[in-house]
Amino acid sequence: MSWQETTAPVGADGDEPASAQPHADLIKADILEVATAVFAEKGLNGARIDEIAELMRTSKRMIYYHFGSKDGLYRAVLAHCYGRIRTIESTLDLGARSPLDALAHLVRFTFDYQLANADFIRLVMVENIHRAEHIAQMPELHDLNLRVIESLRSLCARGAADGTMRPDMDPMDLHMSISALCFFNVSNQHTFSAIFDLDMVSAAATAARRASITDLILRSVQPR
Amino acid sequence: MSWQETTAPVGADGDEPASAQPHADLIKADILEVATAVFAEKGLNGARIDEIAELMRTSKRMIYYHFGSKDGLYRAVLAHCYGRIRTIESTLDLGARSPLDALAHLVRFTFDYQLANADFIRLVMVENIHRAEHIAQMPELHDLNLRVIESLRSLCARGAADGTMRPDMDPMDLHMSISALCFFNVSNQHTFSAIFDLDMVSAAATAARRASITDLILRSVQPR
Amino acid sequence: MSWQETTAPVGADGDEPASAQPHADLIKADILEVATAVFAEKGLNGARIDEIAELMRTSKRMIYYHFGSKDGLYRAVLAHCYGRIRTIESTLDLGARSPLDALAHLVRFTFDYQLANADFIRLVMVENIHRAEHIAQMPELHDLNLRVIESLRSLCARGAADGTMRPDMDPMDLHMSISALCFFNVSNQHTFSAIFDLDMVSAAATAARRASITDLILRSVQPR
Amino acid sequence: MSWQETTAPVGADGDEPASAQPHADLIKADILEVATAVFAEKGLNGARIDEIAELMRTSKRMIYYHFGSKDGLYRAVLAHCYGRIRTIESTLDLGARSPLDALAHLVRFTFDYQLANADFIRLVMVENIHRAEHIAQMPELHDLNLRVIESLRSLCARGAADGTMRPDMDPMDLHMSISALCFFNVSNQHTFSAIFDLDMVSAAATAARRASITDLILRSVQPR
DNA sequence: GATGAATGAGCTTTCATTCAT
DNA sequence: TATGAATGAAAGCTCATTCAT
Repeated sequence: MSWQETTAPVGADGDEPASAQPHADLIKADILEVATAVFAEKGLNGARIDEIAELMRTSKRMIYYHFGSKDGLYRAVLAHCYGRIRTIESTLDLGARSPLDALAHLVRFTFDYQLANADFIRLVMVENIHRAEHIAQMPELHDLNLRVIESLRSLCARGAADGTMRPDMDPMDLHMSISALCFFNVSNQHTFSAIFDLDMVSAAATAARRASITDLILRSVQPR
Repeated sequence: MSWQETTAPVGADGDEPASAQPHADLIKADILEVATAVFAEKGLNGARIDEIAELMRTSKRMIYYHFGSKDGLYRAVLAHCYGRIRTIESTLDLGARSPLDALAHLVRFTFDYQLANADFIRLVMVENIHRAEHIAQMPELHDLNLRVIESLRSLCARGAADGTMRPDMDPMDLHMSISALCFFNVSNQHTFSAIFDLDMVSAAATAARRASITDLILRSVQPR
Repeated sequence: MSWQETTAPVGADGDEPASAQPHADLIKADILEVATAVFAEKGLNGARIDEIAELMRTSKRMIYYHFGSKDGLYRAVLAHCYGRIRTIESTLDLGARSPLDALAHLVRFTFDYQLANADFIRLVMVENIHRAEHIAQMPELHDLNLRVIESLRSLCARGAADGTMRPDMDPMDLHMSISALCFFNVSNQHTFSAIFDLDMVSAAATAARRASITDLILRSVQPR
Repeated sequence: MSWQETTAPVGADGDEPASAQPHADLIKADILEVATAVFAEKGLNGARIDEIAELMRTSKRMIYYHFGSKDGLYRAVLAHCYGRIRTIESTLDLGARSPLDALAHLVRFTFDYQLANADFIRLVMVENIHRAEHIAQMPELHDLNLRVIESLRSLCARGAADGTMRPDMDPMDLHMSISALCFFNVSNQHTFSAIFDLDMVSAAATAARRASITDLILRSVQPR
């Protein structure tokens, strides 16, 4: 934990002010990209620092110079991925649509984003296998994810106000349902496909499931 | 794959006829129990053969004698866990209840079972990280899981017939929704708890989520 | 500190009952012997596990199997060396001689033993550079070294009683003086030789110094 | 030995004429001060160039610029420390006192100086672990330390002449005894304290030991 | 002079697996 | 059957040193 006895920077844990060394930042970004793929593919234990280094121009030593340890690199990868989804999520302008429309939009966006970013999904799975012990030490992620809850809260309020939604919706519960349905579609596709001899990733299957989930969520929020 | 250079049994891939050595079977069962816990706790790469051996009276040599390799042991663990859920699931007598009642019963059972068997959930996560490459080589699991689909199909048919359910339900899609909602509750509890500073395992939270999921599913199958 | 997650024995920290595996004990003894020489020669940081392994038939891996870590091996070496001097020291029968005679005998023995066991002296130097942090965790050494103090105490009492020694001698202080004079002769021979262009290890120089130290100590305990 | 591939000074091996760059000298002095502490604390192998650089404003590059290598820095540290004790020792005006008084004064000074300069003592220990191979290559230290022998020789001569000291004293032998007793008090305090559960550095213990050593030496030089 | 980035060689340690008894 | 001992390959990590600016 206290390996910071070297001269090295080993930052990248939080948001640093725009660094003065653009080259180093590029290399760090490259390492992060490759590491994301490898950690997502093999997990934390299965990933090899050697493999990550071999996949780029940088030597293994540089990974330790910039990230301090395998765990440090893994944490940086987590922070980067969580940060990216936040940035993108904030571009959704849910307030501009009617409550039900906005909700459908959010569900479809979540579905599409998670399907397109299987690496992120897999990293979250890996982190759950490790009982979230790394994320628990990254407090910068806390408020980051409260934003979506706030969005849902105001959405529910608007829906309750105009009568298009039930008045007793719990935004966190709703978020959980959306997340569960979209997440599972990616996270468990391999065992599902293997056991049911099914193709969950075909365009047709994907479109059908997307519609089904959207319908499921919309039904759940509407008054009877 | 051709590690069978020992003189020993190394079966356990399928269902052998009741072994003539009850002692050996007990040992295998013990190993399996411990290995399940360790693989679920640490994943395939994180699990250590040494640790598994240490947690029992049996030596490491016995693991190799009975299961051939770490992967062989892991496959046996998977087979054992999937087999157990099949056995239990078949005790549900869904046909004795009205369609909606049966469905609610199935959802609650699934929720409770997965919550109570986090080890199994974690193993499925681990297997998905490994892209289900081990399960894909275990054909005995194929038909095993088709049973629940058949149950759902007849349940949907009964519901459609008596008008309590929409006539266009896809049993596989329904199964996916139920699984997703119940699975996620266990699989992602650590990241969710860490990020939202939330207690997902308290009795209150669990009961609420259980009711919410049941309601969600029931609404989704009923005609408007 | 808690690396004991392997199957391995990793004992040798204390006095185990005579082990049932004579072969393994022989190998451990061999490792200990080689490691003693290397740690004494290069210090804890300068010693290389690779070098120790190469100096014998055993592989590097076996060192970890038997001793757990580099530090564990180092501690075992310390315990072994301290244990050996105890065993030998206890063979001195100081009670059978007159006080002054016994004291001279003890001084000459200490001088000879330390000169003949430069490895031990160097290990003590190494341990002092490390501020005795390893020895501090080896409580079994405590009472072990109190024996020589007890010997000196009774010797001083006898000498005070028969008038051959001053009545105000402090055994611990006396032990310190003897140790200092004998230890320094080995510990600092290299810098002394280099700076004064002197040969401290020739038979003549050694004999003279031995006599000088003995005289110094005897003078210090006698009444004026 | 032939690392002088830089374009830089890399002197510091001897006494250079007063440098024209006072700033550079200050930096060198700073480096030396920090390096002394680190080498004394961790030994040659345990010391890290990174750590030394971190403890100052100066970067690692400066260490190599001024001292060429880790070994070069270590040699400079040794030279600096030995040089300092020479300077101070020469301020003792032993000739102004009676022989026994002067000797007592020298003993007490040596005891106090070594106690107050544990860093120096530790460096000498480190150098002895390395068999004085670095000091052996620093000829400037040779005559430096002959001075104290000369002082002792004339002191002994004076004592022999006025009958207060034995006529057969060997100054080198006497120096060795004084050094041994004072050095050991610092060098072995950690193992001694650990093994005998003793506090060797308390003011009381220190004062007692100081008196005891002085008495020991004075007794040894006086005629019976 | 001064600094951050880079590096290669080598270090300690780990782990699935097999052997001897 | 059962166990302690053994192993090779490879993993994570470190460190003195140098380069580019």
